[in-house]
Amino acid sequence: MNTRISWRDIREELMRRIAVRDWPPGAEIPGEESLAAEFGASRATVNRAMQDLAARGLVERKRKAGSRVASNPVREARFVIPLVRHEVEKAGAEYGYSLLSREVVPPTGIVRARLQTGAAARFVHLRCLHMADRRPWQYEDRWISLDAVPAAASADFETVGPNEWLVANAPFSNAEYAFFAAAASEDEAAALGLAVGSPVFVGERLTWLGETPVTLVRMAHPPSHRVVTRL
Amino acid sequence: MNTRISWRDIREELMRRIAVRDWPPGAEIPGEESLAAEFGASRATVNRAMQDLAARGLVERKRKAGSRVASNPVREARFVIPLVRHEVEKAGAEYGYSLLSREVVPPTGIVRARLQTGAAARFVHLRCLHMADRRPWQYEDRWISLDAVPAAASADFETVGPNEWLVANAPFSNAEYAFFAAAASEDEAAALGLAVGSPVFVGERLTWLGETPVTLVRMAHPPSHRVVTRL
DNA sequence: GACGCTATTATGTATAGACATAATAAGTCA
DNA sequence: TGACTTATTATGTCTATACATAATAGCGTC
Repeated sequence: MNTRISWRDIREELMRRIAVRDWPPGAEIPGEESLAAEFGASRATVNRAMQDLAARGLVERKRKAGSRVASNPVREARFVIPLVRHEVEKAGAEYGYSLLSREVVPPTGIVRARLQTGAAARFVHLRCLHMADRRPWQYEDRWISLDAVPAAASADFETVGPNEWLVANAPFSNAEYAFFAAAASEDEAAALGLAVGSPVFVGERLTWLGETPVTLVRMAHPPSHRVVTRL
Repeated sequence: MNTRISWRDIREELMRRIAVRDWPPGAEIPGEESLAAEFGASRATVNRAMQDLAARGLVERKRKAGSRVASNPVREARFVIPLVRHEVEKAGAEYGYSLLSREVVPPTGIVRARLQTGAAARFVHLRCLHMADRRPWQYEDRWISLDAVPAAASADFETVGPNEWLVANAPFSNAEYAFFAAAASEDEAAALGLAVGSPVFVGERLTWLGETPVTLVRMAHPPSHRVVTRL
């Protein structure tokens, strides 16, 4: 009823002022106390809004010194990294999956280097193709450590992709994600129906459980693929 | 002194339990009240931690129903989008900048389509090269609307890149950022010292002030460029 | 059993008060 | 002057309380 002002409302208003340069980059922002008075809210509420802005990198806060608009505002973008299947379905297409190969082997030199592991480790190496409306969407080249995920030895990955299988079966504590452009390798080109050397968009993900490497995956998309976000 | 438990501590512990599958995907998480009792904190503190996890997409919360670990960890990654100059300097290289061309023209068809603007509008069209240790780092193709940013007509962009100039001079209210791979155009190939058609990593950014388009930029990097984040 | 109302419950959020902490300013002494 | 100490101040954070809201469960009626 007497709908009190929410910290989200305050955040929106503060963001607006920053966006339209009421408070230009580097400018000092009034203290929480005075903002609280202005908005008719408590300091805690203003604080919640300011913390959110700080987390987004829009403002910089220092005790005693006060808050100011980040000199280089919006330096953080957030991208969602969905499961391939969801991504395809969200695009309104029919999802298709097929396993191209599966073998248990020691890691190659590149894999050892990326995951900081020895040659003695054993990995499941998978090559898969994800499709949208029967057209190639993503070529997945994945390595799963049997030390970290013994159950992967008995999974066949014929119907469920390694991504989804791992989500449900393999814990991890930290991960690294990278995007880059590359020239399609022979495998990638063949799977995606492109010419060798043509541009592909690659997402590479590494995960660990503590110090133990869990999985390394290289996901190649045809160049039409875009990763988009709104700020 | 009597250092009380912080919501960040609680968040870390909850994240750990999720990561190691104490609470596997889809599992129900104890209510705030009981977590508060377990951690010896107030419900507000637990709530702050849970809200953070929800914002990260790690847990799903519903009133009455309670909280559960997200079944599809739609983990969102946060990437920093720094100024080119800072990016280069952070890589330990010497930053270099040069303006390749500058002209005031009506927008091309592609620009009009992307920015939803008419052919009558006037834009500053800039082509720039950013270098790291004298080697090409990024080729920037930028359009700035003179309707939104009249001051751009009198800026020469000879010494300061449009990116930095705009940050200090042009307000905007919303923006769209996209990453994708593309084949190098003739201009891009020439500027970056690559063969035409070789893969480039492209960042495209569009910004508006309200409904008014402000700027459109296409930033092409050589394929060695990686955008990395840790989750 | 189908429907609709009500009670219950977990989360969502605001508030006031308290104390902690970091950074700065002001003051003090050699 | 320079080094040290103290006061001040803005943010950081927790607590306890209150009420709002959404979703569910349970109940009663026909």
